[in-house]
Amino acid sequence: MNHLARTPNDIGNALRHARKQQKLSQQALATKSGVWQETISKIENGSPGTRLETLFDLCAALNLELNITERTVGSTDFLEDD
Amino acid sequence: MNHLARTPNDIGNALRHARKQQKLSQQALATKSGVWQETISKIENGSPGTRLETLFDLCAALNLELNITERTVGSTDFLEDD
DNA sequence: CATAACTATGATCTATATATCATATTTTTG
DNA sequence: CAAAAATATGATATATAGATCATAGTTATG
Repeated sequence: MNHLARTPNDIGNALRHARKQQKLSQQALATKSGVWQETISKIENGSPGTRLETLFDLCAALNLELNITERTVGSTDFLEDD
Repeated sequence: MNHLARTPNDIGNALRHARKQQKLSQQALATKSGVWQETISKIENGSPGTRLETLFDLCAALNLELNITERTVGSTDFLEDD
């Protein structure tokens, strides 16, 4: 699983995808992460002002991490380049 | 270049590293990205409240993107540099 | 080592994220 | 379909990010 993100919306999609894969409701994730369900809803819908701290709380609860790389060409899913 | 990030501090380090590699001053990056030099300073030093929007403005200016993946084991850097 | 370039700090102001509660809306499922 | 579960919305209050200006430290360099 690798989601490319260049916008808050991409982040929201990636988080929602991971959460569903782990069969957690927003409320269950809220409990795990300490972030409120209402806040998770907004973030999954692409809230641009989401704080890094909050994002990392969610990443930790979902066992995710970020990787910062040079931009690749192409689509939302991972693409290897030379 | 690939920086793993699990904390706002990791993000700050990755951004600073990329900026220096591109031989940009904070002021030059500020001009390119529309984010203020003072703000860039704070972010590079790990400001936890950094907004996603601001992060992505900087990523765009530095030609970076994020990849969201399952957590790996190991250290902050993997793969080569330069 | 002087000074120019760069980075950090600090203040004020406005905008907005998040906590929190309540509830509306949508989706799932028996 | 109806009930239940899940998600979204909306309000209020508090905290803080970022714009902005000024300047203090720090680092680089002729």
